[in-house]
Amino acid sequence: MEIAVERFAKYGYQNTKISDIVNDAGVAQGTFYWYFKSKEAIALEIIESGREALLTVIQRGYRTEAGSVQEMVQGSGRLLADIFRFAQEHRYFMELLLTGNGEEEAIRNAFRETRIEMEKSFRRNIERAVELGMLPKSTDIHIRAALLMSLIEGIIARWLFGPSPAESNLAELTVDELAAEAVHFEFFGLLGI
Amino acid sequence: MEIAVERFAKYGYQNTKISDIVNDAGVAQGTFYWYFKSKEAIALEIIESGREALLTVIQRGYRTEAGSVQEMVQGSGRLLADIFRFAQEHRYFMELLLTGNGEEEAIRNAFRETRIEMEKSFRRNIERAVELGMLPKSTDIHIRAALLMSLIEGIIARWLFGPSPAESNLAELTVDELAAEAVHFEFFGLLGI
Amino acid sequence: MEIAVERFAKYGYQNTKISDIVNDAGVAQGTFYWYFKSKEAIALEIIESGREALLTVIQRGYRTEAGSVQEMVQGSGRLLADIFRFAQEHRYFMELLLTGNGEEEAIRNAFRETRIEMEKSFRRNIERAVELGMLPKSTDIHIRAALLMSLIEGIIARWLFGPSPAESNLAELTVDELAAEAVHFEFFGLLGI
Amino acid sequence: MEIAVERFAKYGYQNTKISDIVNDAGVAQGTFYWYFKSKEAIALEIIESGREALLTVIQRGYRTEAGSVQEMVQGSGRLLADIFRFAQEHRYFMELLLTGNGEEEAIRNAFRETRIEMEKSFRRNIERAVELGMLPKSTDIHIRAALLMSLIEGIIARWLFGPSPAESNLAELTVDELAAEAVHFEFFGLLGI
DNA sequence: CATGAATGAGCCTTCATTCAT
DNA sequence: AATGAATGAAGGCTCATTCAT
Repeated sequence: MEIAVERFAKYGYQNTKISDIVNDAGVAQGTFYWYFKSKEAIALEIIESGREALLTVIQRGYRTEAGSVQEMVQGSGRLLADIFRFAQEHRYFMELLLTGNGEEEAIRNAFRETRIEMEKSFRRNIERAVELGMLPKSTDIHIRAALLMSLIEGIIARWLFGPSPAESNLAELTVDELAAEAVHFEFFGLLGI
Repeated sequence: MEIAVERFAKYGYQNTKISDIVNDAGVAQGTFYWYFKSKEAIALEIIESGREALLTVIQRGYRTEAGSVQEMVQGSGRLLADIFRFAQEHRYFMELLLTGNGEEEAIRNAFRETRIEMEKSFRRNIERAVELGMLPKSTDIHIRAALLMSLIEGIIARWLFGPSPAESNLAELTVDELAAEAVHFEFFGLLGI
Repeated sequence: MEIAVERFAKYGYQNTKISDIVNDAGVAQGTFYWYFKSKEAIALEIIESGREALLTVIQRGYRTEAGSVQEMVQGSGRLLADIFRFAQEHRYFMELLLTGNGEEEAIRNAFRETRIEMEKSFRRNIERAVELGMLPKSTDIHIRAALLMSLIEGIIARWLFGPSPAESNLAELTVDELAAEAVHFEFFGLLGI
Repeated sequence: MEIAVERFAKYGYQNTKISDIVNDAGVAQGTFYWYFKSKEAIALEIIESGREALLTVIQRGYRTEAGSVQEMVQGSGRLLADIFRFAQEHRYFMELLLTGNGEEEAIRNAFRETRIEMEKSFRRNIERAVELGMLPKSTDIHIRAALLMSLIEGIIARWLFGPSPAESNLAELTVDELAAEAVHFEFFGLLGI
C-alpha cells in the first residue's frame, strides 16, 4: 500500500500499472491479487485507512470549553500544526486527497467524502466557538468553514507538493511556522496586526 | 474543444476517449486528427486558451495607485468578482485547472504553470499594495499570496463543483455575494467585524 | 465467423484465442473488436445464423397432406437427407450444436434453445402425421420426437465427427444411403423387414 | 472426485477452478496436489473409474444363448433399464460422457474412447443376436449399433439433463417406463404396433 | 476536409501449479 | 498429510493513432 500510494500520487492512478507496484515491492504480479481484489480495491483501502487517521487527528483538536481569544488562537494553531504534521507524515495520501481528480468514479467519491467529512469537522468546531461566544455570530458558518478548509488545503498543497513560484520559500517553513502564519491569516486576515 | 473540456472535467482526461469526443461532436474519428495532433495536443490547446483568458482578467484588476483602505477592499472585491465570473463562464476549464491531477506529465505541468502565473499576479498585486503603504510590510509576501490564492481556489471549487457538505448553500450565492464574503475574510479573517 | 466456428468446433471455445482467429484471418487483433463486441458475441452470432439456416431446412420438410405409408417414409427420408446435407455443409456449426458443452452459460443456452426448437419442429411433424392418420396414436408424442431427434443427432455426430469404432464405415456413406438407413430404423426398428 | 465431477458437469471443465473444488471440499489448495497430479489428472481418473463401472453394467447384459423374439426384447429392456439406472446414479459422470466437448485434447479422447467401447459392446451384442438367428442379417451391424447407441445416448441426455421442450414429461418417467419406450422403438420403430 | 476501418501495443486479471513450513 | 501464500504465464479487451479512399 505504501508503494502504491506513492506511485498514485507521483504519477497518477491510471498511469500506475500493477506491474510497477509489484516490481517495486519485489513480488510477483499474482501476489498482488492475493492481497487486493483489484487495482480499485487497493486505492479504496488506501483512502479508508488515510481517512480514519486524518479524522482522528482533527477530532482530537476539538474545542470543548470557552476561553480567551488568545487561547482560541493558540488552540487553532495547535490543530493546524497537528494537521500539517499529519500531512507531512502522509504526504502521498495527502497529495491524492487534495489534488486527485482523474480517477475512476468510486475513487473520486471516496476522496470527496473524506474531504466533506473533514470540512464538517471544521464547521462543528466553528459552531462550537460561536456558541461559546468566542467568535462573532455574523457570517454563515458554512462559508467560514469553507474558507478555512480552503486555506488549509491550499497551504498544505503549496507547502508539500507545489506548485509554488520558484522563489517561494514556503517549502522550507517548519510545521509550527506554517501554522502560525495560517492561524494569523485565519483570524485576522491580510490587515491583521 | 468545448466538448473535450467538458468531458475532461466531468470524467477525467484518461476516462475520456477520442471516440467519446467525436461521437458528441458528430464527426468521424479521423476528423479529430485533422484538427489536433493528438489527445495531448487538444488538452494543451485547451489549457493555453484558458490560461490567456484567465490571466487577462486578473491583469485587468491590477492596482496602480494608492488609496484608502476602503478603496483597496473595494478594488480587491471587484477583482475577485471578475475572477468568479470568469470561473462561472469557464467552469469546465476551471474545474480542470483547480482539481485536475491524474493526467500525463505534460498536461499536469501546463496546469501547474498556469496556477503559478496566477499566483504570481496576485503576489505582484500585494507587493504593489505594500509599496503604496496600503498593506503592512510585516509578513512574507509569498505566504500572503499563497494564502490568498488558496482562498480563491478553494472557494471557487466549492462554489462551482463541490464537494461541499450537502447542507451548504454556497452554490446558491451570487458572484457578488461570494466576492464580498471572500474579500472580507481576506482582509479581516474570522475575527474581523 | 467461418474461421471462428471451425476453431471452436475443433479445439473448443475456451481453447480458441482471439489471437488464433485473427492470425488465421490475417487481420490485427483490434480489427476483431471492430466487428464483434466480444468473444462471446461472435459465438452467439454464429449460433444465431446457424439456427436460422437449420430451422429453415427443417421447416421446408413439413408434412402437409395425408398420403400412403410409403409416401410418408419417402417424405421423411427426404427431410432427413436435407438435414444431413445441411450438416455436411455446416459441419463445424453442427459439431458445436451437437457436442458443445464446455462453454459459458449464455452460449450453452443458445445451443440448447436451438436444439429445443429443432425438436419442436419434429414433434409438430409427428403430430401432423398422427392427425392425418398416418401414424398410430398410441405413444406419447414427446417421447417419439425425443427418440427421433436422438437418432438424428447421434447419427450425424457419428457420420461427420466420430467417435465411431475404427472399423465402421459410417463416415463413407452418402447422404442418401444414410437417410435410407435412418428412416428405415425410424419407422421399423431393428426388426423391420 | 465427487465434487469435481459435479462441477465439471454443471459448469464445464474449464469453468471449474481448482479453488472451487477445494473450497467445496473444505481443504486447502495445496492438498489437492497431494492427491492429484494436476487438474487434467483428476478428470482422467474420474473418467477411468466411470468407464469401468459403466462397461461392467453393459457386459453383465450380454446375450449368450438363443431365445424367442419376446425373450430378446425382454433382455434388451433389462439391459437398457440397467444402463438408465446407472446413468441415474452417476448423472454427473454421464452428463460429461454424453455432452462434454469443450475440454482439453486428452480428456476429450478419454471420453471418446469410453463411448467407442460402449458402442462396441452393443455391436457385439447385436452380432451375437444375428448369429443366433434372432435378428435379420440384412443391414450393416455398425450402423445398427450406431443407431442403437444414438438412441440410448439421446434418451438419457433428455431424461436426465434436458434439453427438452418445456412441456415434455420425459424427466418424470421411471427407469422401467423409459426402458419400455426405448426398447419398443428399438425393435419396431415409429410404426411398430 | 472528411470518413471509418484497421492497427497493435499495452494492461488488468485469472488460475493452475509450486513450495516452504 | 496438510496448509496457504506466492508465482508467472497467458489472454481478453481497450483505445490512441494511422491510412487508404
